[in-house]
Amino acid sequence: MSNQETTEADDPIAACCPALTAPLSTEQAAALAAAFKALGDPVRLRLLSLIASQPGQVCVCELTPAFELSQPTISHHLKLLRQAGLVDCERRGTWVYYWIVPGALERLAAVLSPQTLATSSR
Amino acid sequence: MSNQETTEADDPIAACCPALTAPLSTEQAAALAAAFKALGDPVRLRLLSLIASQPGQVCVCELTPAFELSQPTISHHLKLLRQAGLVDCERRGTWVYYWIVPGALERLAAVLSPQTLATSSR
DNA sequence: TGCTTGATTCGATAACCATCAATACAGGGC
DNA sequence: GCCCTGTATTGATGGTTATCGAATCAAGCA
Repeated sequence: MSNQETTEADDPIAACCPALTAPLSTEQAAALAAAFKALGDPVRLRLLSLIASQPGQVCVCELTPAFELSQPTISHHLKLLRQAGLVDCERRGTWVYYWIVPGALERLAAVLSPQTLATSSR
Repeated sequence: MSNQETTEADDPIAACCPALTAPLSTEQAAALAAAFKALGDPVRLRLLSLIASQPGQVCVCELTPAFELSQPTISHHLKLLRQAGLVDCERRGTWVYYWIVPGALERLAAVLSPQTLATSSR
């Protein structure tokens, strides 16, 4: 659980960045589906939103009280977001800080709407 | 099952288009999560990809043979994509044609990466 | 009207998953 | 070393979902 632990081999998105307008292979579809599935839960979306709306990093101790769920549940959801390559975290003493993996959301967005990304890169 | 049946009241995305960088309400998160959950299955992603990669509309009879799944399973997945507001369909005689709902994927992409959309609109 | 083809829906089933309490792990202070 | 706080993991549980075969619906044709 450090900055080095999320490598491209672990990031299911960075390994491939196809567009939906090109036919997906079974492997590409599985990798992308895993990322979207991570977003397919309201709690995880709200966690992601809370993390994304703060500049820099957010401590778990700030995230957990925002939900009427148990601490293990929040931890479990954060783990799924990590495994999906959308967030990363670092422990500093007792506290654990989370942040959005740079470019992860943009890459997913580009899959859904490749023309939009192509336009912005000009 | 016609062009008129997918209205904004039925489309879970069009009703709201927040950005992840703004804190999501419980309702917004539920609506968005439903759309992402529809994408969170490899079969549905590949179906969406096949539909998106064809200009115009695609007949179910072309989609089903591309998978090693039963026809009811493909039909079930297409229904989930319809309910998520990502595709729509129309029956013409025996055949049923599907297409991507215009703007649906772009709106989802904008949730993930609002700066990208803002740039392309300039 | 009866039969055929294509597509959707239904119901059962096994696999998957969100949630919790309990437990384990990580770190800090005395 | 002991105790405390914070966080992650474990295992059980009830709810959800992908898949299939059967049934139903929709349309076309003789």
